[in-house]
Amino acid sequence: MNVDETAPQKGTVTQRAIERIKAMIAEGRLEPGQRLPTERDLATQLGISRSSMREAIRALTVLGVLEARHGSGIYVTQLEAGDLLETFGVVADLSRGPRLVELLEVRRILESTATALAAARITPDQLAEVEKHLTAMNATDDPEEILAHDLAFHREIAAAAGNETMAAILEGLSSRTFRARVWRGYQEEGAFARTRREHAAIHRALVAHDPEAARAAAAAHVGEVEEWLRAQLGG
Amino acid sequence: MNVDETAPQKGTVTQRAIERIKAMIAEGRLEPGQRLPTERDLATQLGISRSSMREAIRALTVLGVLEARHGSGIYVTQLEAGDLLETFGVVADLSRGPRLVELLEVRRILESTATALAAARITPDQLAEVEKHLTAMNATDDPEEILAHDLAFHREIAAAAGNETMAAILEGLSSRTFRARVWRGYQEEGAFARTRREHAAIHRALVAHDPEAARAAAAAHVGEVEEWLRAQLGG
DNA sequence: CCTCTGTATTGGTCGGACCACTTCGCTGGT
DNA sequence: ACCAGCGAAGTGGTCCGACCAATACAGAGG
Repeated sequence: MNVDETAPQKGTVTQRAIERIKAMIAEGRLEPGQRLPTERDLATQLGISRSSMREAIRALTVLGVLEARHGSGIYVTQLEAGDLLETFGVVADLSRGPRLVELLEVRRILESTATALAAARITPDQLAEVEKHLTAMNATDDPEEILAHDLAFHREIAAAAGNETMAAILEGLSSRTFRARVWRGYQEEGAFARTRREHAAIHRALVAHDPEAARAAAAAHVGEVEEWLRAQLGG
Repeated sequence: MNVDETAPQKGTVTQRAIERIKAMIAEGRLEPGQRLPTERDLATQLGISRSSMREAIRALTVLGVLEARHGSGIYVTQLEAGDLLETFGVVADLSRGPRLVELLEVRRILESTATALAAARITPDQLAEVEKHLTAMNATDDPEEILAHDLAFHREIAAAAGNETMAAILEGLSSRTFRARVWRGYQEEGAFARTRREHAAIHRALVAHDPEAARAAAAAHVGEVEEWLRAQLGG
């Protein structure tokens, strides 16, 4: 009748180990920043081999839950938004076709709201930082540099919105390779001027602390790219 | 001088293997659904041990990029929104305190937009499905069953919005354990009646195909929980 | 008290062995 | 000719043991 009490036997042992560790963290038995036992000890505790335990640790590492330091030990991350949402970039990097449009639609929704929130909450210091990237972006012709400042421009705004989780998601949706893939074609059509105009409009709304104007400007900004990409796929 | 041409030597070999495979997919050299070489062959090709290759594969498996079938082989997933965003549930499950409020804020933004889109696009069949879960939810007192139908209610609406990516994100933000943790306390205060009223309002807006009413109803619905949770943490 | 050093600890990598499951061709009967 | 059943080959899953590489820490030396 298999009254085996210690082995639920569902899935692979590695998968079970992953769940066990996740559960330990969820239940608070492992605090953020805390150090775990050694791989060898953990393997013994869960009754599995070190190889399997290593796979489980590696999995939780890429998910941003654990962090392995060579020679030191394994630690629980701070479990902050940035740690856990880093994997969001993978989604953006591996999505293609219609999925890209959907991602831009999500970004438009979140970015417009974040920009609206930023308009209401942004501090002079943060605003100065935004302006720094805005002027730097308009002062060069190097596409690489423009892209970098463009990213920073929106990142500062997202940070000013005061929701780290939203900022982390937007960061993932704007990951380097994702933007590079879409931006490349978009900017080749001489969209630089339009982009500058839209960025200026967003900036004006931030200065005026006008949330609705900021929301509209940000939505239009992302929407432009969205429509362009939609047309690319349609034709 | 280390003019080693074949070894960039950045990070662990496993991490490099992960990037290599991700790149192969991003470049289109590996199509969705396609089968990869065996673990042993892949390890040989990349010049690493099978152990390290297995860790890389395991990592990409938990990210929803690859799928390993015992005895058959390793395959690239369809790379659809659901596959890649499954890990989003982990974020919801491991977040606590202020992070939970932020997650609910993101959900409020996306859910309200998704509900508005659904109001404009929902088909009679989809509407019938939504109503099925609405009535079933009101016909029982079992918290578990209510939660299940509640989840399905919102899932159907998200699906009707026509953006799979958004639906997948919302699915993660409503993962079983996440809802269970928050709902438990919320419903204990006799919020059932209020929840039913809010669900009814959302349903009315869908029937009327009124996007703005739907947006408002959904935002209020999530906002109620959000405010309650905010108060819980504040006190 | 500080610095250097060597040793123990710990994660990273490797190779091989065996197990569990799937697949598919072969066998044998109908 | 067809098909059910069997068995070998292939493949992922698990385990073991060894060694490498980076870190941490205690003790020696200044």
